[in-house]
Amino acid sequence: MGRSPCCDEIGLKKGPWTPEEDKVLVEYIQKNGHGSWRRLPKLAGLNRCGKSCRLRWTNYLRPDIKRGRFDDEEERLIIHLHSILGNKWSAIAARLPGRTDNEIKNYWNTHLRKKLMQMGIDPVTHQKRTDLNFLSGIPNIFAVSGNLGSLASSSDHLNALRLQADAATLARVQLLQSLIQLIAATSSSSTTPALSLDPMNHVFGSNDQCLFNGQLGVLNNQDVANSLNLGGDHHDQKLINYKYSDAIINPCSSADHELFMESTNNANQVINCSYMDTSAHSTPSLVTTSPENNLENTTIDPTVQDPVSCFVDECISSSRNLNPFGAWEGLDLDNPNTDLCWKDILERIS
DNA sequence: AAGGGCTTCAACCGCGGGCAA
DNA sequence: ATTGCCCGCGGTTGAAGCCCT
Repeated sequence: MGRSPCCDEIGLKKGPWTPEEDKVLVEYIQKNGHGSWRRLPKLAGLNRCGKSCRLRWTNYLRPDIKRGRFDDEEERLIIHLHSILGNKWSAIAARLPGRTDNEIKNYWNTHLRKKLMQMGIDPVTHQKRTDLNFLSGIPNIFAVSGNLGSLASSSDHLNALRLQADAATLARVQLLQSLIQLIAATSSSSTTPALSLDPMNHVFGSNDQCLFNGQLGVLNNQDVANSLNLGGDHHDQKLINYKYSDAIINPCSSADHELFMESTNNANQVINCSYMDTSAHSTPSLVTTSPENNLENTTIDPTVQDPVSCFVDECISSSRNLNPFGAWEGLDLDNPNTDLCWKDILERIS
């Protein structure tokens, strides 16, 4: 339906607020409350429209507003929430005490969006960028991770180190995901389910992975986190609750299906789920030694599983329980003398 | 020092939902 | 069912400050 703008009255002031105007507005609201915003300017003696007053109050003058730079935890929370809620700035702001939607929106557009893009993550989908330029961008990702420390002031040193570690981990996860996708594309049958390692959630929370490997019959919206045996700390639990509280989750009722939460549909606040028929895939795998699979176009020997393939297999099977990165444990990819190292993975990808 | 480009963020704009008459 | 008012939201703008050459 809409309506004509409230600010179309001739003579009303626009633009930046003066300290005097701020004082008048604050004193009036503290004394009387804001009541009807439309009537407030006249009652308070301000030559502004009600909308301008409301905006000034909610975004700047409100006493509970937390000013100053976003800390590391707030930053990660915003990214998490944005991955679920999309550009629902008010919903995101509701979960960050003292922060306004406007402030979060600005911070997203000026800082976080760029940061994610630098890390090779699409800020809209929160997925790894899937264009073919990704592989050529890997050196940049490592460069970003290496430069973060030098950008930080001494007081930010710990945060910088953490970010640096996060970025390095992200680069590794992305590298591995590329490998899995490559192998899946060349060796899997059309019925093989897709798998998302979701690098964002690996980076930004130690126990968040379980979100993407949800269990059967526990998808009761906000109770889902309590229903899963997460074993996470309070912070992670909180994030998980955030993650589900505004999402509509399609229930999965069949005991023969296992749920993989792959991504979010930000526009509709619906978490997209894919279901794998576990009754038909008791030991599902993207890489298989089964002779009927078409491996002709790959360099993989169909009769022997090399370390890379074994590792991918292990990743996939462990990703289906509550420790999706279990395959990483005990792995020393940086050591060229081990069965499997980064060199092997890079060679496979190239 | 100057000025052009870039970044930041407060403020504005217009739309749509909720609600009452 | 329709209309109009109010509010809140998300997208956009533009002034101010910063940075680089």
